[in-house]
Amino acid sequence: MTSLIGTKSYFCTMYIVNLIQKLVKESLYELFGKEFSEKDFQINQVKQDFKGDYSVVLFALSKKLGISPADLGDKLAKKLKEKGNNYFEESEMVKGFLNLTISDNYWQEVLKNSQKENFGKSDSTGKKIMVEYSSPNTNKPLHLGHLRNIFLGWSISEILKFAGNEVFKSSITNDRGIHICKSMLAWQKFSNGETPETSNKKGDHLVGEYYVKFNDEYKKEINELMAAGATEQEAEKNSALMNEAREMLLKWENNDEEVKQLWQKMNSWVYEGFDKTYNEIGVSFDKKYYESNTYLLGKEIVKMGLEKGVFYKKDDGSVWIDLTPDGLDEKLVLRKDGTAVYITQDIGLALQKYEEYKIDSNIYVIGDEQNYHMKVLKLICEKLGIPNAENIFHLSYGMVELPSGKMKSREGTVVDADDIIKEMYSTAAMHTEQLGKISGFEPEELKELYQTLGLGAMKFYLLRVDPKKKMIFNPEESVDFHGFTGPFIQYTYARIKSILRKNENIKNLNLSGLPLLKEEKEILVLLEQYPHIVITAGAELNPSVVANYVYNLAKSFNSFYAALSVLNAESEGKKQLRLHISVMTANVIKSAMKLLGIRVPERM
RNA sequence: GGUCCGGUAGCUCAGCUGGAUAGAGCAUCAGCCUUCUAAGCUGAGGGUCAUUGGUUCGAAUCCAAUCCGGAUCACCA
Repeated sequence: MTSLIGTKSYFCTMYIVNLIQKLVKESLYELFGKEFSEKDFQINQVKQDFKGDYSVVLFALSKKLGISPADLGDKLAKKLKEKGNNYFEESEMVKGFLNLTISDNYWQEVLKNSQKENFGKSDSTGKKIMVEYSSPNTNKPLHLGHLRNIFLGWSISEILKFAGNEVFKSSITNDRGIHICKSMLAWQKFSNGETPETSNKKGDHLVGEYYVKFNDEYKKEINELMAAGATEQEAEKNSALMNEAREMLLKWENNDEEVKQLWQKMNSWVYEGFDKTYNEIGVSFDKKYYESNTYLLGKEIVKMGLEKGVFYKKDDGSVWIDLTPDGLDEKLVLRKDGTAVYITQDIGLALQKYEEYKIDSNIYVIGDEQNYHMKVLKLICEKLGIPNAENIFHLSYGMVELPSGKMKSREGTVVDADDIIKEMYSTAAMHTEQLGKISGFEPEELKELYQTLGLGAMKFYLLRVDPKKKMIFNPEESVDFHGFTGPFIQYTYARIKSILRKNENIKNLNLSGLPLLKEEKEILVLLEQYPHIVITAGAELNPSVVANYVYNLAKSFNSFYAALSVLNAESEGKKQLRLHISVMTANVIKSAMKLLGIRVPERM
């Protein structure tokens, strides 16, 4: 598992599991005079149908101590009760499990202590972390795959912030290279000077069209050449179009004025388009890096690495690193003509990030097809002695596929980001209108609601799955607003707010001593886990931990809501208790959803 | 071929630092709106946790082998 600097400790104050661990260790020492660590025994949540909240699993301990589980459980239970500050109300041995019932008193204290703002936020770790995500090319618009990347990057940044770190969000834009020249060339040849203004098209889409156009024309030319008798290889080599693109790249590298101007113009269209999309989905960056600035970086470092003996030079002048002792291959870091390759600039940028921000940790949100590359990058940075290189982490995520298979631009099956966003909005509008809940909404409010719901549905859909797994994007399923979805959780929040609007005089909680009902306690148990959940999600670089958690919380609240009345509770004490549970649930839902980059509506 | 990742209900996914009877959602079926928003709740059916061995008091979880799917092993980025 990733152990991330600054979040390596799973210990939370006010977390009953930590408390149980501590008390069990102390008890064991007092009973048997032996030191144990929390790894020697497990604390589990008690399963449904059993009595109790958390259990101590005794098998391993009983073996080590040479005592029967029953005997051990008996002694431990007594000791825990004695030390437990009245937190342990009851305990029961079932097979090898010591099931502890935590007193209602504790759960009500949780409620009291968690009323403060920012419940779940960790104290500052003093660590600085950079998260790099969304690394688009400037030759086509963003698609569904980018969205998974962007949402993951945004969410993990927010999670790490909440876990007490200072976080810098960054992106690297691939704004140079042959693929960029392709769209430039096609525009030059076929556009008649079309611009986003004259065509009324979004800049990134316009440029993307010319990238496609290039490939179409290129294919046509290849086919013609082959029809005239050329082999495929010859055709590719002799393609006038491709040669022109290569020429353009050379001109670009030689700072040809005209090419640079065209490049700047078209890239600015693309950035305008990207910014619109970023803005729409509510993400931003603290720092944007551009490959046109970084692609020459790293050469100096290669020199240094040569002197240090980290790299070696082959006869032809190319520079390599031998990673076979680490189980990898030999890897080129500088071409024989002295130009940088992909990894050269990445090394350079890694150092630059450190120098600019003095980061303790450097996280890259990149698809899993680059697992090998990232492994190599980290190793090289470590060998070069770039500070904190051991804290380079790759948040690797699987590809987004469609039920019909992979998205292929050639077959036109790529799901465009802007399209899918729009579709989500109209789905949200459709559902809302069908349910007839729009009375009393101003048009502006409605628009905002549809955006909140549509984006909520999409973000949740993409974030609820473990990042490292590839995922299937099922268009039908993604517009479903029932069950394990963003809108389900948003709806739960809106329901709570509706109750709270009807009752604004919430009194200070009086620890009433009234016995907690099953539905009440279930929520409190979940709420108590929130700080720990955030830390776990951060340490594992996995926002789906938060998504699953907040879904379970919402589900529990809905059961509670159906079974018990808040405003017409059986007593004033119960009413106040439930109001407090409701407030806190709403707070945690809002907070957790924010960590996922999702807003919650007051009404829906 | 080497390395890495995945395979859990019809579908999409949790659970994987070993623990009790493997959980959700969707879909199917049966109930629940004169009481705080039914985008909700309650219940039913649905499983060879890819296969086979091993470790263990105990394996979906750890190990090994095999099968299936994917990624990667560029003087591309």
